Amino acid sequence: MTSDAPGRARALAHPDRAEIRLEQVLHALADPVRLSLVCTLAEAGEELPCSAFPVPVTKSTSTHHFRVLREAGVIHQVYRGTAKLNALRRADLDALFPGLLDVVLAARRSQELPARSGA
Amino acid sequence: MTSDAPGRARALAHPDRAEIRLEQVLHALADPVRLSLVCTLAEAGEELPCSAFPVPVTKSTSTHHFRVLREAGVIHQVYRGTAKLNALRRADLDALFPGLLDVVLAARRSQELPARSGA
DNA sequence: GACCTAGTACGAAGGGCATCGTACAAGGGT
DNA sequence: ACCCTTGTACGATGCCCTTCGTACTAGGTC
Repeated sequence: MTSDAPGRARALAHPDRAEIRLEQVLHALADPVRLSLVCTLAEAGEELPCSAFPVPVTKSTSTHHFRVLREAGVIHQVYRGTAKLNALRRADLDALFPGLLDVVLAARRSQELPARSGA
Repeated sequence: MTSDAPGRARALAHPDRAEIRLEQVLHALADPVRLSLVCTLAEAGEELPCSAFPVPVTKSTSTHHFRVLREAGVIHQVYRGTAKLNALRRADLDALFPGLLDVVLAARRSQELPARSGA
């Protein structure tokens, strides 16, 4: 075994709530691929493995985007067997930036569908 | 005279409300300098010339940031004599992404001041 | 043990972005 | 007319970021 903590899965570094920076979060959400990941995660309402996300990029690029989201404090990742489960850090984000996540998700949804009202 | 529209000030290109893209707005707000500009503008509550903003960069860099904000649809700029007046596009942003601006401004204000509650 | 699935690490390529300095344009004041 | 203030344009520089391919690790299944 290579780990020094037997019985425990490999650990991943996450920023503490107090370390989450607004600009980093905005930057994380400003990329179309990452915004899509966050949106999928929010709609699922539960933890999802990386393989469950429909992304238009390769696996290594996907890994990169997940790491950006994690290091910005947007998502929480934990190993579970061969998979890695991803969860939104809703409690932390809502505590730090009340309404931000909901507003961004709603805004994105309204832009996804053209839905012009003047038919 | 070099302009073909005598009596009118030089015109600046602004995106129409329908052309404003969420990701572009998020990207515009994700830069510390630009976020500071938007914050100053929001707190002033009125149009401000570029020279009224306390920025830690040179004039040319400042011009660049104002342009990014304008092209993203975050601010409106108009020439007024030798100055250029900047205004937040509140109505457009609130219509497209309700709450986004307020949430971001509030979030930034809460991070500016450490203001830990456990004094 | 052999194999498969899920994800990582690393390096490279390509593009974009923030920043600066300098030279310039536009408008107003004296 | 002259100059000052305000902002622009352009080129250069250096960094960061997205993307990929390939080789690899970790954990589970047969």
